[in-house]
Amino acid sequence: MNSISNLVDIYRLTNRKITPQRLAIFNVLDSNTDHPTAEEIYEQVKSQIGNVSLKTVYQTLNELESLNQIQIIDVGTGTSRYDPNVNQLHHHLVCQNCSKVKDIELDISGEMLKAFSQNSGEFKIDRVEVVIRGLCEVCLGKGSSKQSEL
Amino acid sequence: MNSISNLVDIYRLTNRKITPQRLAIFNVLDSNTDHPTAEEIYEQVKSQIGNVSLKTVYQTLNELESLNQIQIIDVGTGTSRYDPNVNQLHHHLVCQNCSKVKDIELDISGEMLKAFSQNSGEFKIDRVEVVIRGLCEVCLGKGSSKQSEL
DNA sequence: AGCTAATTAACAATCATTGTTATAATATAA
DNA sequence: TTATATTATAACAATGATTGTTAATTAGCT
Repeated sequence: MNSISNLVDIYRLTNRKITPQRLAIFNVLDSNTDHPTAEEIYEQVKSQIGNVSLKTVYQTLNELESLNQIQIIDVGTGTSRYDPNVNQLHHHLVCQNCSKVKDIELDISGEMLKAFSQNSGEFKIDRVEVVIRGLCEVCLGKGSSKQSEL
Repeated sequence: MNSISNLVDIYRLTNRKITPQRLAIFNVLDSNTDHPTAEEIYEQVKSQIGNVSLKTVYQTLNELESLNQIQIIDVGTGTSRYDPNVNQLHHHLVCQNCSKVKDIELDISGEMLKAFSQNSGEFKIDRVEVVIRGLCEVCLGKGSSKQSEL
């Protein structure tokens, strides 16, 4: 995602208005590595500016995605997560216990893409996404009991 | 997934009853490589035995998953898909145009898992899932216009 | 300051999936 | 082969995430 002031420029240039809601959402996403859900972003925005509607959050997030400023990721936890890291190619580690998502940089070109194209038949590859499931550091330390705090 | 007669045995052994609905669902899944949705399975079962409820289909599919007979996959198309291929390690090709899913066998042990564990920090890896997005053979032939027939 | 288009909030609506419960059907034993 | 216990089914309603609708508000320009 671009810097907030760049986002403001982009919004102005595309005839969009800079509202307190949008600024607060930009702020929550800025340098965020937590892969928050819309609900989580909503809560943080609310604590910043008092009132927003969840609809506005969804709208702005979809907007940011279509402007290629964030990535909407669905790792099968039932809720979309929003990732401002779009400049750097990366993949995701998903904790099977707490559902937290972390970025992981993997070079999947060379060797691996060769293997892919050998087996992909007539399929034209656009993008390769790797999801690694397991237990994160925190949950490893705590045994295997269900817990879900951030 | 085991053969239908094996499934029947497993069901009997676990105090489950063999109903026409369940048999029809087994039948639809048997050797199925289409990664159908619950809705699609429901339609096929209905054409076989006349009446089922969608709830029954979901129930049986969840049951089959907990018996390790099928795999529930979520490739971010908004709906779960059901894959009877569980014996053979594989990954998925997802068409960005028609959402069809195909299996692809990839050996991601050796080289690749080494790279993974180098970068995964304290994360304990359980499973690696690769989703390859792009255009399938059919959609490649038809240009890029939206279409969704099977 | 005033105008206009864009934005927001407060709903209702949707889609996939699961919960509830009364009825029906299977398996088993007499 | 029929009675009985138990499981399964169907027909709902309910849920959770996300999107549609619309009237009221606000940002940005003049």
